[in-house]
Formats: sequence, C-alpha cells, structure tokens
Amino acid sequence: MSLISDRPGEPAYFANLNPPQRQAVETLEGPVLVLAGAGTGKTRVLTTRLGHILMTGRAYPSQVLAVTFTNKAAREMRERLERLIGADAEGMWLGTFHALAARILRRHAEAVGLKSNFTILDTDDQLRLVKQQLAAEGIDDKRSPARAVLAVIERWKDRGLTPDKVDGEDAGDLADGRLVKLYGQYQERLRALNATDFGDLLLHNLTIFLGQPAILADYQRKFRYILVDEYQDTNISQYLWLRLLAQSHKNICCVGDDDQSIYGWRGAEVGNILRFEQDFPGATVIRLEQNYRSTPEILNAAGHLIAHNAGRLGKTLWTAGTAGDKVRVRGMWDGEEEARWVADEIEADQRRGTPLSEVAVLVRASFQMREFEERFITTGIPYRVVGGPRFYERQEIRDALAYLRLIHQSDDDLAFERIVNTPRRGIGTATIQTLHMVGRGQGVSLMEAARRVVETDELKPAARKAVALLVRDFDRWRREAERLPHTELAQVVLDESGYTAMWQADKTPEAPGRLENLKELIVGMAEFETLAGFLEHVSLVMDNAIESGGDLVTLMTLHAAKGLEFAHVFLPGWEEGLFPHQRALDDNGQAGLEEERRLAYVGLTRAKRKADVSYAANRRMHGQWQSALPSRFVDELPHDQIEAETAQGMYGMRAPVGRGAFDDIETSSFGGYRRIVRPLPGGGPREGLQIRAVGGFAVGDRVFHQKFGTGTVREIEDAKLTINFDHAGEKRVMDSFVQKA
DNA sequence: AGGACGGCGTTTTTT
DNA sequence: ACGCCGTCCT
Repeated sequence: MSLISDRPGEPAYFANLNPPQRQAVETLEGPVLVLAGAGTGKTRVLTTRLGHILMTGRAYPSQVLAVTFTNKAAREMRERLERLIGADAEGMWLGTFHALAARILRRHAEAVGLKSNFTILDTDDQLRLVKQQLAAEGIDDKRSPARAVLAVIERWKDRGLTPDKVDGEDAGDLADGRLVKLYGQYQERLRALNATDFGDLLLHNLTIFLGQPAILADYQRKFRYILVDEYQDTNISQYLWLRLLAQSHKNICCVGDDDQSIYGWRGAEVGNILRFEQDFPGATVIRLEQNYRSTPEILNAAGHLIAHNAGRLGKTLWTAGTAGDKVRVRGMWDGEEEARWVADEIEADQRRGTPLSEVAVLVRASFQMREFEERFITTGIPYRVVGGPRFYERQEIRDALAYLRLIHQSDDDLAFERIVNTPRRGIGTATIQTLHMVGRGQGVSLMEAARRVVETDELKPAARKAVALLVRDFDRWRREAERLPHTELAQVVLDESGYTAMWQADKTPEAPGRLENLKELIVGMAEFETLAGFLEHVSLVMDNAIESGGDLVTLMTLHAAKGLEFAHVFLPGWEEGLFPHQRALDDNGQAGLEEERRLAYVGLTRAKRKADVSYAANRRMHGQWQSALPSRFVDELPHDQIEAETAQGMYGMRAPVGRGAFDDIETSSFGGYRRIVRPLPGGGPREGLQIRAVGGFAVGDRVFHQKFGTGTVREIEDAKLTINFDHAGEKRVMDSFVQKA
C-alpha cells in the first residue's frame, strides 16, 4: 500500500478515519485527551497518530514515548505500527509503564542506591520479605497479615509516597501503628538486596527526576511526543511520572475511557482522567463516540446503564449500523439452570453457524466458572478459560528462575532462600538461621555469609560440608555463565543442582508436567541474547504467551474481557451481592458501586451482536445455598428496550423487568444515581444500598420456601433470614423468597 | 522431614 | 464446602 493517497499531499493513512479520529491524529502540539469509547477505533487512532508523528519527521523514533499498561497492548501497538510504516518505528520507546521505568532506572540506579543489575521481585518474594519483617518486629501476623501490610505499602507506592512522605494515620490499626516504620525497613531491605518491587520502578524514577533535575531535563528534551494508552487505569505515581516528563513541551496525548475504569482496587485513579483539563491547561478534548462494534440495542442498554454513574465525563456512543436483537435478560432458579440455559443457547449458536470463538461467557468472580465448565464438559462444548495461574508463577519455574537470579546477582537473598534446600541437600532451618545471623552481623548477603561460614567451625560438619558444596557449585556456575550460552547454562544448573532429578524422582501426577514446563522455560530463553535480558523479560512480562487457536467458547472474568469483543456475550450472575459484589460496596461504598457499574458496562460493550444477561435466585456459595435478588443493574437497563424472560417456577421472584419491576419500591434520585429506599418494619431507611424486603418476619414464624419447604425462622439479619427447615436443615435465605406458612 | 490437623478465607489482576 | 497454609507432632 502506498503511503501517498489519490489526493496529493494527503497521506494514505488518513483514509478511513472519521473526523474526530482524524482530529485526534492531527492535533500533535499541546495536551490532548482522547475520550475513546468502547469500540470506537482507539487502537487505529493511537497507531496512526504515532505513524503520523514519525512520517512527517516531527521526531525520530527515539524521541517518542508511547506507554501502555500491558505487554499485550504494547505488542499490538508495535505490530500495527510496523504494518503501517514498517521499520521506521524501530528505536521508539514503546512499552509498559514498568518496562520503560525499569529501562530508565537501570541507567540511573546508583542515584537511588541500587546497582544496575537490580532484581525485580515478584509477589512471592515481597510477601516473604514482609513476613520476615513481621517476625523480626514481633508483630502478630494473624492480626496483621503480610498480605494486608503489603497491600497498604503498595497503595502508598501507587500514590507516589516514599516512607518519609507517608502520614501514619491511614495505616489503620495494622501492625500496631508501626506500619510506616515497617515500610521504611522494607525499602531498606530491598536496597540491601539490590532489588525493587513493581511500585519502586515508578517511585525511584520519581525520586531521581525530582532529586536530579538535570536527568529529568534530559528526558524532557529527549521525549518530544508522549502518548499514553488506557489513561483511566493510571495511578498517581504514573500520573506524576508522565506530568514530569511532559512538563516542558506538554505534547502529551492521553487516550482512555473513564467509563471503563475498573482497576481502582489496585490503585488506579479514575480522577486522573477526570482532572485532565485542570492538570494540563489548554488541553484539547476529543470524543470518539462513533462505535463500530455493537448493535444500537447493545449500545443503548450499555449507555442507559452507565448513565447511572455520577462521576463521569460523559459520552454517548452511537452507531451507523442497523438494528439487531434486543438485549435479553433472563431470571433463573439457580446457577445450575443458568449454566444449562447458557449451554443450550451456545448450541443454538453453533447450529446457526456462529463460530464458538465468537462466543464468550463473562463472569464477575472466577468461582462462577466451575458451573459453566461442568456444563460445557457434559454437553461437549469446547471451551477455554482465560486467566488462572500463569507460566512464570508455577513453582518449578520460580525455583529454576531463583537459581538463575542467584547466579546473575548473588545479593538476591530471596532467591537464595528459595533454593538453598531445594532439592534437599541437608541445609535445614538451623543452618539457614546461622547464615542469617552471620549475614546480618557482617552486613553481607546470604551467599557471602555462606562463603565465610564454611571457613569457620560455626556449623556442624555435615551442614558445613553441604553449604561448602552449594557455594562451590554457584561459584562454578557463575564462571560458566561467562562462557556458556544462557540456555546451556540453565540446563547445566538444573541438572547439576539435582533439581531436574528431584522432579524425576517425584511420583505425583504433576511431576511430568513440571519437567515439561522446565524444558519449555529453556526453549523460551533462547529468544533472548543474554541472561540479564531474559530475567528482565520474566519479571516484567509475566505473559501467557500461548493464544490457543481452536474454535472454542471463551470463559473468563469481566476484568479479563476488557478490550476484547465477541459476537455473542453471556453475562450471568447479575445478582445483588455478587454483581455488584458485596465487598466492593462494603469497602468502597458509592465509588465501589460505580466501579462495579463500569464493569457491567465493559461486559455489555464487549458484544457485537447479542448480549444475554441472566441472574439466578439461588446459588451455592461457600458451601451454602444463598438466595439473592436480581442485580440493581438489571433494573438500570432500559426496560422498554430489552427482552425479559423469567423461567418457570420462579415463585417469589420479582416480576420480570419491563413489566413493572421495582414498581412497588420507592425510588429517588441521589446525586445522579438511583438509591433504593424501603421502609423497614422497625425504623426508617438505613444507610447502605441494600434492597429491603417486603413484609416483616419474626423469629419463630413458620415459613414456606419453594425449594426447601417449610421451616421456622431462627434469626433475622436485615433481609437475610436463618431458617431451620424441617427437611433441608438450617439455611440462610433472603426473605423475599419465603412466605408465611 | 514429612504428614496430620486445625483454622481461615473465599472479587477482580498487571507489572 | 473446600482448599490452602501454617503449625505441631511424630
């Protein structure tokens, strides 16, 4: 394809852009916010804009910074850009926030007390570190679990807060008020290990930029154009990083969709996108609202739903496409019936010739997947599950990597601890304790401590011999690393350490698979030139690279579905408590609810032609049958434009939407969203968003439940009744599902 | 050093 | 209900 179009002076890549898309491509100077609704051609705009910058000679590739959130997005952007302009894109700084920050940090590591070969820790390592700290500080790890401590530290890092900037107030009662101190110690430990965690990559960049203006100025000059994808997912650190880099020329273009911000729980700050015009005065805001993906019915349903959110910039998606099917909503008796129904519908799709790869089931929580998998297996519907444990998170892979990390960087105590006695080589806890003492006492790493200890008689002869052997092995491997290609080195290390033999001797059913994975690891290493390059890849690119090709139904969480599209999308489990999830409501109130609603919006907008929402009255959760009401999101769909059905035998179910659902419930508008208020038997409306049940039950009442029969009310907690059923035993049910007997 | 038992949590996930 | 993790006991 020629880059010159029929119209002289008009590059061919402008063809097929609609006016706002074209404006987004051509507005190169100054801050630009592109509000790109779902399915509005965002990726095309991003790549064309990059191509335009390069092809018009406004900057060399090395002067363009293009930031994405995931490796997948970075890869796609690079591929599409290369398709557009070929090799001219080489040398561009295109990558994830973390990869780019790591690249910068390796150049200036000494500025924050690190060596440039620092290790990037994974969650396992971080947790181990925090646990050690809690133990050392004598903090009860029952009351202050390492997970929770780490979560608070990470949220601080997300907000760009170093230990000296944290105010201890928001630590709660975690760690007996010593959390800030713990954070400081944690950072010191990382430095001693010559390691960072993910948050540090950005945080250290900020420290360097703010502490060494000359370095910042270099990067400000270097990156003449900055492009950011999925801006609604950035956290405060990332925002600050971008703002510093863009400060002088302000040629920053952020693309995102506030309505698709679904990662607040891991530090993303939807406020970044909402505040863009204040943060970057004079910004051009461009809305991409023409949707090329979905039918008007789907867009309508999604638009009506998301309009219930208060905090949004506002966008209305439209399509030039022709009418399709209405979005369907179906109420089911239980999760099993729901799964059966979905499977039946998928078989109907199959008969109509819809490829299964165009069908997806999107769930709120992964436990919902089990029921669908079971049904798909019994029905013989081929499916794939997206998500789940990833290659680099497997035990055997982490072990193998620990060996390689330790060869590469012998200060890596966490790697040392991981493999010091794996396979068993007679180095027990007592010996490791001694190594720790020596290491701490002399201010050296465990590997160095081990080396020194074998020269003394601090250890029993057997242990001393084992440690000496280990040190000798690592010394040898480190020497061999100089001359052997890293794939061969890995092979040698796994064999000589006895690690391979350990799994060969293992007779559990998983063992052969683990050996396979180790082989795969070594094959994967071949793509990299150096061990360092490979390790960087592993820590930053924890991808599931394998995209299976077959014609399979996709089963995944709503979160995992962002950015994808399918002809037919099933959205099961739209029940209060599950979706919106109770925890989101409890932990984050109104903001939590709005994020759940955005998640529903993301789900709906994945559908190209058909969307099927469903809810079940009863569901087995945590081993108990739980009853639930249809999600409030069901009621937030445009009643007159959806097709609602309720399965037979739904006694006690609310009337199907579209025919007066919630007609008996008083509703009122509260700050732009609907709040459902219901008079309680013993008092006025209470805080919270629960839907209250009709009719007061009292302890001791005899009641009837469609599924469990008759029973006696034992306990009442809000709308939840604990009932002792005559035959089914004690169950907790929503009061709307029982009637007085 | 390895198994048994008890306690707890059980939304979403990238880098 | 269930699985995972940590501890304790052998």
